[in-house]
Amino acid sequence: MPYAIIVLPIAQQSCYTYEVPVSFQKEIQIGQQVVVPLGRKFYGGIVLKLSEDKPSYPTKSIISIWDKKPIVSSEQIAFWKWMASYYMCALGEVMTAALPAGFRIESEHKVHLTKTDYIPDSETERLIIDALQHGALDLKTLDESLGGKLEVLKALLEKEVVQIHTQHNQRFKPKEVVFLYPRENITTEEINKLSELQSHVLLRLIDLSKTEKVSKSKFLEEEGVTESPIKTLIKKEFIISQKEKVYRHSFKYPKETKPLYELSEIQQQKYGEIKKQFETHSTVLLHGITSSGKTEIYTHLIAKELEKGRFVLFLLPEIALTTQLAERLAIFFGKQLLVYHSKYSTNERVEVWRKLQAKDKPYVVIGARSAIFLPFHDLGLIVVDEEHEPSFKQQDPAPRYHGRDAAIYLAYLQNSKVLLGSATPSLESYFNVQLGKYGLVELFQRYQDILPPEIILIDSTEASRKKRMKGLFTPELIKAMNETLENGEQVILFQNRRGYSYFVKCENCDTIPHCPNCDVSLSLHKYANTLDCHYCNYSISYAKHKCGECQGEDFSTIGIGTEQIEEQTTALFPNYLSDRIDWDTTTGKHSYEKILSKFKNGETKILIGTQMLAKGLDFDNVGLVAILNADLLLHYPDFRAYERSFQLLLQVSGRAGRKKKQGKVLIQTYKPKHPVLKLVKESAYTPLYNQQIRERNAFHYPPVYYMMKIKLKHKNKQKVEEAAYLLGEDLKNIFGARTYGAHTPLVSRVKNFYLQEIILKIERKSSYAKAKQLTSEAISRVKQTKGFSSIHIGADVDVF
DNA sequence: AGCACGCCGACT
DNA sequence: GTCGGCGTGCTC
Ligand SMILES: [Zn+2]
Ligand SMILES: [Zn+2]
Repeated sequence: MPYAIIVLPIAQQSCYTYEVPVSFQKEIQIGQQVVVPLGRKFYGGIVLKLSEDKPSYPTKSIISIWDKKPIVSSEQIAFWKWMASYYMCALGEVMTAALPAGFRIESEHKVHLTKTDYIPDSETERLIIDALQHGALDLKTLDESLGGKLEVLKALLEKEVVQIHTQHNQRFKPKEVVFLYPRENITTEEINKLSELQSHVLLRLIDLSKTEKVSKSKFLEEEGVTESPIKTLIKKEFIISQKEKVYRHSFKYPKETKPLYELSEIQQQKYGEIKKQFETHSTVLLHGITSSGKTEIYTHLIAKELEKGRFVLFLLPEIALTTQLAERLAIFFGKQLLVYHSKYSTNERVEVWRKLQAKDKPYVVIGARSAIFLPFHDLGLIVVDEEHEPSFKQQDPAPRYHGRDAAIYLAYLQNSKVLLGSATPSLESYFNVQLGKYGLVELFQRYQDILPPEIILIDSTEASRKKRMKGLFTPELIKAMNETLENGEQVILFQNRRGYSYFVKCENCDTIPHCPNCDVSLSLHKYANTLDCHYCNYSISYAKHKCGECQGEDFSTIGIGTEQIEEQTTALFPNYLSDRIDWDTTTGKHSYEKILSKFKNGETKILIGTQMLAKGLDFDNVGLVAILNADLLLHYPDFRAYERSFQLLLQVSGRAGRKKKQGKVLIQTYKPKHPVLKLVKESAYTPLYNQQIRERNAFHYPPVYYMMKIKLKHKNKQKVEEAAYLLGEDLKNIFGARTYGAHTPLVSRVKNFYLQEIILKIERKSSYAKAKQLTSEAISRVKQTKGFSSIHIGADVDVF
């Protein structure tokens, strides 16, 4: 076929058609990565379709086929297309999100000196030629050092004094390891003729080679020998040294695998129910309380699929959780288990991708949401654990997809089953159960006689009025903590706010320092002694800060974050070691694991943290979990605040479940009669669901209604407001009262961009796809309006 | 997304 | 008069 339609990794709605040179026509295939020119740049694009038809416009030619083997399958292309249309973004944006960065092709332009006898015309020419004497230079670097005087370079090009060579490179670099092999049929006589050291080294190598491939570097290190005897042995042809490409794996696999643990009677029964539900539903929700042993059930289901030769994908909401689970499952699945997420090195991600394409054996992949883009070809099961977690939804760069929902579509394409797991299901999933779309299996019995924690609500009002609070600690909490700690048990303190305080205030004039780039107050971080913006990376020294209004140097802190809780804890419990786990303490590569293992082995007695503590962590000596201020969650300005509070509080409480002894959960609040807190105390999911669904229905919120948000942003406040108004009116003409806004969001400016938003709430009985299409058309009308072309307009479908 | 082109204000 | 800002439009 002489023409190819190609998607490029750019945020552009349309794809491009290129001519396929005759020499490539035999080998070109859908899914291959090819190098193509666009404007004056080069990109690596994916072949979507081949065609006989000559387009009406002139075409450029494909420059090269990067890999003969396609890097994506036609099923993946179908998945990408669905995502672009469902989440209202460009196919190129999906491509960027889907492909590991290591596949990306980057072009560099090198300037070479071709004439050595040229006499420069000007000072600039002389400078360029001097610079090129020592070898070719990158065009960009040369351009930067010239300060935009490209004219001179162009003149030199025309005079053929210099030439530009364009080279395309891929970021992925295979890892190469030197392996040592003993030559075959070495006789004892030959060995006896060698020096003592050489014969020792050789015998050791022969021995080791019987069971494994021996890498040179590892051999040198483990045997404590130097290179010289090996060099001699290679020269004497006793050892063959060979460089080979290998897969990297930073994940430490266990030496041996074990058979699966047997399921308990109840687990066995639930396993059967899930299987049964799969006969009639492709998606099943497993509503199982904390410590009910959901993971064991997953493990058996995974093993079953692998036995059948089918692949399994296990999705988790947080990268930090993948390692924990992988360690647990690798005991059973060994090297059939792979880990994949965006914090993995680009090289390793490419290798996981290639391993799946090799199709040599079925794998179970544990990953965060980006793992849905892997080249699966025979997926049997997708497990989405902690399915209620909002972090499954991608936030900023498009595609703003929901990992769980995208996984369900992927399963549909692959003819696979999906198992959603949660102790506190999302209203979305439970709603789908009610509609009969998903199957439901309930597991309310605790595993191995673990007792459910006792949940106690504490009214902070009284202690506060009587001035008996010590910071955020009520006397009841302090008493309970003392008892627990004296018992040799551990304590978890939960406060969903990082930093030292919410903000600071000038003691003299009450002015609150704000971020110069965003419309938010700065948060105090006492440990780093800085005032930070949580929306951009603005950070200033707290010690040196003077009030912008009155130059005052003294500030008081307002609101209490995890850092201050840690300070108060140390003051109240000086004899017990405490630690903190939040966004600020987990930026390092293994910091998260380190903090957790210190707590697990009992080194730390008190662990303070944000919602990071809520997700799937198991501790066995936690006697007390305390939520310092539940009101902070309940008053969060979001329609999901009550649902989220319920989930978070129950998840955090779940950390207090232990064998034999009942754990305790204290919830401090100024509103002990709050209906949600009452339901948390009783762990009553269904009443919460019913009550919330009524509310969502009354106010036209998901899951009863579809909802999407159109976000507008621009550097100019007036401009973005005008555009948003125009779009709002346009949408009102189409959707009437289903349109809400345009309005200014709570945080009206981020990174110097002014923001506006419009919400659309659509009835489930109407076509969501049609609504999106009409919205897209309205957006393009606004973009075509004079003066508004530079306004960024993006859609967030199924907002979180 | 990048990149060039072109139109307007403000400085050597 | 030119430099550089940004708004606009185009890329197969
Ligand atoms: Zn002041
Ligand atoms: Zn900021």
